[in-house]
Amino acid sequence: MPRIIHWFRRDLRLGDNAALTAAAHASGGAVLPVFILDEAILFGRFASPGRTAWLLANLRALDEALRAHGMRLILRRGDPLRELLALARESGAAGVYWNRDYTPYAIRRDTAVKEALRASGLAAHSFKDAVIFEMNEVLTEAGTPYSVYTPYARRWRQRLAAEGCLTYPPPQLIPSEPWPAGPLIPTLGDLGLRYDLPLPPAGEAAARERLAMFVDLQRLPGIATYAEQREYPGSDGTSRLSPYLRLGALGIRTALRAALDLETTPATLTPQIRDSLNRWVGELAWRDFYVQVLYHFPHVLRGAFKREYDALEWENDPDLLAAWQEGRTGYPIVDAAMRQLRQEGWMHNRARMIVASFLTRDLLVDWRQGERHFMRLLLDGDPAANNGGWQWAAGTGTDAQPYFRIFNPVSQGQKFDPEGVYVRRYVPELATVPAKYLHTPHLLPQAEQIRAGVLLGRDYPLPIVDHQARRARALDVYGKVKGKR
DNA sequence: TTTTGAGTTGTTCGA
DNA sequence: GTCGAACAACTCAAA
Repeated sequence: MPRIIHWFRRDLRLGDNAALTAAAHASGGAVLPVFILDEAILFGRFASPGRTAWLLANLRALDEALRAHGMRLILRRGDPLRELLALARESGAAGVYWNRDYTPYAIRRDTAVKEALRASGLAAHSFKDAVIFEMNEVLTEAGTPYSVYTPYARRWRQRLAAEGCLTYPPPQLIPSEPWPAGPLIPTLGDLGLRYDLPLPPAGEAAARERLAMFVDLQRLPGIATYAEQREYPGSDGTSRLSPYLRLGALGIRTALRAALDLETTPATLTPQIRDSLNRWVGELAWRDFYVQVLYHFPHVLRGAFKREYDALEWENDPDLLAAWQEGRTGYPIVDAAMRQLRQEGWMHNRARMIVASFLTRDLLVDWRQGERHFMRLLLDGDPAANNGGWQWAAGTGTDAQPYFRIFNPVSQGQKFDPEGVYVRRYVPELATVPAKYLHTPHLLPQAEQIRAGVLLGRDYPLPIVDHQARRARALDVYGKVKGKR
């Protein structure tokens, strides 16, 4: 049987991989696994040294996993089309298989690749793998794409109930002769990049381990308490799977399957657990939702989903933006979150909402500045989800109720970090401040400042803006574009 | 075609 | 301290 090239992109795993499974079937296991380092991804608009480091770590893990099958990952650098054609010619492969990606850039690239391969007499097949349901699988009665989450999710669940969610068993791969070895996976330094922060354990095995830990009903916090604990940034109450899902070290079907399996073991199902499972599955639906929004409304990468909001009069004060980025706004929950992002390449979801509201409403900085900053630093940074989240927070997105959503950074802190666990962890200069003042350190009396060893304005900044005043200003600015079309 | 119900995650105010 | 209502109107999706 002829060899088939499997083109790895954001599906860096062997198990539950749609295109790889198909390639193994079509080739009798004689798959040539290839990854192509594309300059556009390394240095393009949303490039990120951290995410590149994370990519390289996961490529190394994938190469390790392939060695167990007597294979190696073939690594090429350059233009995907040229590299694939060259590799097919050198290897005598009959075709190329890959899993679909849905950003405008990826669609353009893949369409060109598919046409060129077929013009050269090669097979070219793409597969659904990165989402549960893709672009046109969840549509309204009228056949149009959804732009509101709740009805989308209802239909998504209907379809899931009807179709179920099957994972692919590990494919049978047979070691081909040691051809072609290709260059080793480069280090970050080889690419002229630098990233000094620790990364999570990379690879499919680590991803499955993290999933297993999360869905263990005995382990708390975990999926059993997800609905409640997910709200507290100081708690490890979320799955922390996003960096793995980003590169496909974990497959989305595998993740969903794990939750669905728990639903079908009723012996342990309490209302709390059922609620938590629903909630978490709902988050996976959100992920599909935003992929689908970006596919059908690609203009969101340039401007507001609701175009009238392109007229918002941002102030874009560079000093305020810098203070936000560096975590010195004088609002402890905001600063803790922004420092977590810088230190870990990850931020808790509740915190993402708080800092996004603060940037767009309190500071009146264009949400695209926040979007870019997040893409630069987040290991899980994904164009669709990140854009959707920012537009939601900025009130320019698919959600209908932007006016109700100016977060008060003090009450958010008091509500979701009451003891200050999160703030104390990431803003150590406030570690000794009593809980009562932790989210309002500027109200700390002089005597208590001395007792706590923190002088406000010196050791920790005073608030850079007055929330009440800025809230009023934001309502004003947003009011100007309201209803304009 | 028209009508109807609903819209992730909030805040503030006044009783 | 707690609770319900107002916030402003609009668009979406389905019946």
